[in-house]
Amino acid sequence: TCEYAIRAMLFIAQKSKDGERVGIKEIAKGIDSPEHFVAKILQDLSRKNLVQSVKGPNGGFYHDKTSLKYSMADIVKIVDGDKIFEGCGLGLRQCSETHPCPIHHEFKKIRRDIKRMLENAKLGTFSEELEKQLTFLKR
Amino acid sequence: TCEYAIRAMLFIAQKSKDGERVGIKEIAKGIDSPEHFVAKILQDLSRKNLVQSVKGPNGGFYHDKTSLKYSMADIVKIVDGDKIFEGCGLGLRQCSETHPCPIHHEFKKIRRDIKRMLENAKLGTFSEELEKQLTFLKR
DNA sequence: CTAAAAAAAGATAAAAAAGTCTTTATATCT
DNA sequence: AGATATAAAGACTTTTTTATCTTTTTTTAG
Repeated sequence: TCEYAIRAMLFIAQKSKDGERVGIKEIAKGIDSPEHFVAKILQDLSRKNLVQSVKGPNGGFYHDKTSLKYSMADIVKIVDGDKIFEGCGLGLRQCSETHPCPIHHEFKKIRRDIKRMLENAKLGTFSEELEKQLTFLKR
Repeated sequence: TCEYAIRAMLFIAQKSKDGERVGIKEIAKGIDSPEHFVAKILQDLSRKNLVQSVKGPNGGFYHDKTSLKYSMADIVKIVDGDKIFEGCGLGLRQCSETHPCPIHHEFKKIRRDIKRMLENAKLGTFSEELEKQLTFLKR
């Protein structure tokens, strides 16, 4: 789900230069994923204002300048919550600094790196390489 | 599932010093997890020789010296396959060095770190701190 | 040799996640 | 104002994952 979310958002970011709107069908095709399912995910993100949407003819999804500054971390948080950023590597609820699981300290570093990576991955910065087909979004 | 697997294996490693056997009930209690479910996971690992088992009275699970050298990475591979070590960050099948997804290169580093971490986490090295209650396995 | 203890295996059930279909609300254009 | 295009919402279905229950097989102890 989260992967769909990120891919859809990147697709919108790329296609909705200068306020243009992208329909859900185009998005679904563009990232080769189930239309209604992706629609739901985007509705979620739209409620939380990570993406904008307009109904009716010529409607669709787009990013305003603010939402282009959102990162993959923001998307992940909304879709999956922050268990990835917070949770214990062995799934233990009581795991903490003072009451750690065996891999607590090692896992902490990895979580931190993942977090950093996703926080630095702003939506706005991927359009160019997608445009030039240096990267892609279809499965 | 994978978390149960690792926790069960750590528990066995700790309890089965000098060839002693640990029953599935004790394991399930020890890691506070569903007995039959954990049993199945261990049967899997047992078939692949990551843990030893003996049926009948006084039977149970234990680790021989070889299996204490296995790492969490080995467990993960058997339980979840190697998608974690190989898979694309956005779930794209066609993603590769030459045909990368937008986060391919960043994600590669993280995957490598996770792999290293899990490979270095040998089952045999956690017993002492568990014994001293410096770390724990219950949820 | 028998009884009991334990893992192994198989069948079933419950819960969660993923996906689809249908209807509704809203905006746009003529 | 009416028709149409589109996202939004809700109901439903399917698949996958997780968990439980039952039966079987193996081993040991007496």
